[in-house]
Amino acid sequence: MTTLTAREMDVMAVLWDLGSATVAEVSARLDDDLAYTTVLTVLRILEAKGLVGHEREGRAHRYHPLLARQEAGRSVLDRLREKVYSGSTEMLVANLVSDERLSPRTIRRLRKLLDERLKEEERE
Amino acid sequence: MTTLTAREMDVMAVLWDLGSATVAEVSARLDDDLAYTTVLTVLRILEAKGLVGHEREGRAHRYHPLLARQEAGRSVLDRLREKVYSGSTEMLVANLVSDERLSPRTIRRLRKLLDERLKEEERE
DNA sequence: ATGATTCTACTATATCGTTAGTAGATCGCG
DNA sequence: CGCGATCTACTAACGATATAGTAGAATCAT
Repeated sequence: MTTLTAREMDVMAVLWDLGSATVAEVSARLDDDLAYTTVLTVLRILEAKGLVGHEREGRAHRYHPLLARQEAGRSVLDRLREKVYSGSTEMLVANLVSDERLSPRTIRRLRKLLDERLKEEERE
Repeated sequence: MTTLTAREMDVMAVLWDLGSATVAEVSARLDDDLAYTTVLTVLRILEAKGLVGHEREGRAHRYHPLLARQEAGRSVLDRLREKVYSGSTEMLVANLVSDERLSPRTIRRLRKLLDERLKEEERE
């Protein structure tokens, strides 16, 4: 299982957004102001877990994600559905869309997403 | 913030499903076979965090959730959207419905959910 | 070339999470 | 009543997480 800790997820988020990044770049993007070496340590832990890789870039290392957003998200969603929503995707989505901040436009787009998924289903 | 650890979530899941439970009842429902005292400890930690309460029931304590499913779920979803899906609800839902296991029936129900949400929106 | 800077590697440490044992209270039953 | 079972309270301890310091290599700038 791929379980990211809070801080690991912060760091992965930067790598996902940038595609790849050096320690300094990750550091600059993080909300919290951590010591340079702290960020480095987190990256090395992620590497030990096989979730990021790196290649040399001049004096520094450039890290890149080996774990995709989708995989990480899926594992959190699976667990969330199972434990928090008793296995019900509907309950999960209901909770998600009950968010007042969702604009009608977003809701319409989500609906379209489902429509497309249904069409795919029929085609098979 | 309400961040549940993995084990805390397991225990909360039981309380949410049963409404309330004693240590023995939680213990019996957990997937892993933990020592009685281990379960008790987790419940006491949850209580210290204000996430469960308890009342005396004979010799034992009956625990009940003070944190609702929805709140717990929301905080995980918020973080997930933010960190893993760059703030995009659409990307999150797309990933969720790309799950092959979703039946057309479920997808239709999800769509209905969104429709209802849209109607509500218009009524205001 | 040499001093300042930047970077990795290694080490350190406090706190948290996870698991469980022991002591002692309480209760039910014969 | 007294024994065994059950339960809570307290304590323990290990591993993981989170944070960061120090040493030393590499590099840049003058």
